Amino acid sequence: MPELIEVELYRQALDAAVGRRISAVLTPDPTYARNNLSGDEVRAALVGTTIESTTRIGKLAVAALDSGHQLGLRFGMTGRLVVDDVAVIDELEYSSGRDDPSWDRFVLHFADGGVARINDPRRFGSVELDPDLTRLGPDATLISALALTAALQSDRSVKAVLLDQSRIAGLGNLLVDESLWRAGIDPARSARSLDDETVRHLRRVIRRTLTQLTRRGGSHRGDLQDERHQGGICPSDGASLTRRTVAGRTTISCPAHQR
DNA sequence: ATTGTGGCCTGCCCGC
DNA sequence: TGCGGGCAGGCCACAA
Repeated sequence: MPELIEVELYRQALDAAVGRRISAVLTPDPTYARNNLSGDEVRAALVGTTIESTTRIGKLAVAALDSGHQLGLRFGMTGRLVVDDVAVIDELEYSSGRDDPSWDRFVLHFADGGVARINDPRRFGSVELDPDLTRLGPDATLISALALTAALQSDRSVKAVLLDQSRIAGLGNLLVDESLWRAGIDPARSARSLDDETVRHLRRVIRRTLTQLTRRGGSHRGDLQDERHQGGICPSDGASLTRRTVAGRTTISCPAHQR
């Protein structure tokens, strides 16, 4: 997916749908709705309602409907949101730049003739009615030092904790690797072992990284990105980067300056 | 309870 | 040029 940065762009795109009435819902992929909701049930809940506002928590985009219900949108690893045929993001890393209609998994038609759709080749995204927001930790853009310290009280690796959406919402594999690389922290290090000063530093780095990569245009625009391959070199000190699996994910880090 | 692992899906890229 | 293997920005169910 899209990580927090891309989902925020999707949310902004969805803002174009605010005030517009949903006239039809297409669910070409019957498994795309969570909780075993059928296409008929999704349609019944959405058709005739109007989107009143949008929010985002972590990687979840939420549309509030005038019915009082909420529609949650998740984009998995390859999902894109296209509103009125405007794709805010043309290409996702590790996904195709194509916009094949057969990859449309969920389509909202508006009474004014516009369309909002999720195009997702790999089908890891989903839509959900009234998602349980309490299962998400604080959004990474807003997290306080206190909350980050609390989140890191774990014997797991710092990377596993940062990826855990119930502790901190919004960071994915690329953003976590980039942030830990910038902060000089070994991803495999125990989360609990970070002292207060390191946690404060990490928080600043995460927020700065999010701001900066947003300006650059996406989670894949990190300084580490071009070296995420076999034989990659640390852009900071020239050391050979380490490639391994941490927290079940491919992890790139610098053995020289990440401790 | 907490934590790690496998699996879900499909497209793309690299090397033979 | 064609083909197969490996890989992928996420998240859930499941087992220990």
